Amino acid sequence: MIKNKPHSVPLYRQAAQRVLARLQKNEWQEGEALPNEFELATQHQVSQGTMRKALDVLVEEGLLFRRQGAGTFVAACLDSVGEASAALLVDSAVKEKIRFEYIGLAKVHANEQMASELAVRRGCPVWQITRLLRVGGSLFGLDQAFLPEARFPELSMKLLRQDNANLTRICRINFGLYLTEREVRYRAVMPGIEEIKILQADNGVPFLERIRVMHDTEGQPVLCGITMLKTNDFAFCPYIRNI
Amino acid sequence: MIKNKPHSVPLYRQAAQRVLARLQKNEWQEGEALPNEFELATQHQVSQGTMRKALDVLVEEGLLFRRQGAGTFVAACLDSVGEASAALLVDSAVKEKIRFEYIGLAKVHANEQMASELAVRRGCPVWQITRLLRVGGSLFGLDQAFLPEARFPELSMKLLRQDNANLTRICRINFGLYLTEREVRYRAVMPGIEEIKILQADNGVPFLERIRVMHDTEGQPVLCGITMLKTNDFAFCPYIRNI
DNA sequence: AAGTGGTCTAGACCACGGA
DNA sequence: CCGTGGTCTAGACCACTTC
Repeated sequence: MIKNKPHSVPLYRQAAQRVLARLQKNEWQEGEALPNEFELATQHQVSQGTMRKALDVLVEEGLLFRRQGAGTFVAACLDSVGEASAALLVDSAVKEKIRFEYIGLAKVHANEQMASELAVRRGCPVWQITRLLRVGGSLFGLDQAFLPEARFPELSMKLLRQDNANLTRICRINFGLYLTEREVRYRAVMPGIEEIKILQADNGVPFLERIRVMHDTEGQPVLCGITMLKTNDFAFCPYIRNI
Repeated sequence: MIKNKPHSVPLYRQAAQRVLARLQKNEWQEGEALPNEFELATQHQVSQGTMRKALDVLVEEGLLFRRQGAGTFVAACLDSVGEASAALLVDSAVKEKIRFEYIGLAKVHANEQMASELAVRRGCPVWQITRLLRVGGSLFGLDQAFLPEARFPELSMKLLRQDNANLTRICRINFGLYLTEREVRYRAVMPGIEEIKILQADNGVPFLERIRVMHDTEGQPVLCGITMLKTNDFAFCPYIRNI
């Protein structure tokens, strides 16, 4: 492409933005292949190398994945809770995926903390989505996600029940939002009476609290999740880095 | 470079390996600039683009950093504990770096867990390095790192006292080892009597336990750290992703 | 065999940092 | 101003997947 504008934003980032825009319009479904690199390059008037670098950005962000010789595909949406795994403590080698189960939706008012996390005013309406976490067959924790109601006016129990409230997918498919994790915080806390009851915990057993904040591609906070985990039998493994 | 070998390993990875070898020989000091990309490319008989990709790998691993217009530099060694920050709970925006203070070295025998984490036999001699963690002025936690004695025969209190036991730096400078974090696990636990005493904790207050395993560039486990954190006033933030 | 991602080159130009 | 990293191109070839 012949340059005709000041390169304040590199071409490959502009190209990445344009491909992202097409993704947000659901031009391709989950798992579907994009046009090949040369085709995309031609469509967006850049060289293959530049388009490749643009796709690198989207692959890095987890939106796309590649298979050599086969193509570039739209990645499946993993719910941020579901990406992690749990390790049985008796033998650290045994890892299991964490699964979740949608159990409730409520409209509440933002308390001080949520107002600060989500950059809204205190008292603003926010959705509160409650899910149970399981590992193997046993109850592992409780996750509560908060989203500003203003950005998700059409959220409903029906929408959440489809796909078992995979929030990442719902944000992508229904609202054109691609979420990335910006910050995580961990604490050890003693559970409240409510949590003890829901999670069938013994008295005096501490819980792992995990707070995560997710942003959209513009850097605006969109989701804040508070997860309470019963780490008697399993530890929480946010990632395992392969060699 | 004219190709003359089967490309089982891409050229840019070969180049990265060779630059890594030079780093391991301490050819350049921490903070020092490497030769520029063209110079390095010439030295290793590849094009600038390929050398750039090789350096990308090392930058990605945190071994090097770049400053546009200035050069490519050897990164400072951050101890894996020190990389994280802590957030004051009253206002999640306030972040502070965690600092550590070396307090002890002992030679112990690997228990079942350490044997499994470090891939050594049970009872093998391992170093146990103890450090206190502080945030602001207050005591925040206790870190115990375990390393197989066989790989670090010359470890000594004197060595650890220099540089306040920055294990990443010691491994790099004194043993030519570049460590990367492979796995992390979190749990909430009640502290033992020892830990309560050392960390001046109140009774009945839970602790955040963080276990990390570090590998060398060959993928062998080298270090296992167990960190106990008092998360009454501060939460533990492993990272904050910038936009 | 055809089509895809993955690597590599040589050469060009841009944007930033420091003297 | 020069030297550095950062971007971009056009064209080539390799390695893998799919048919």
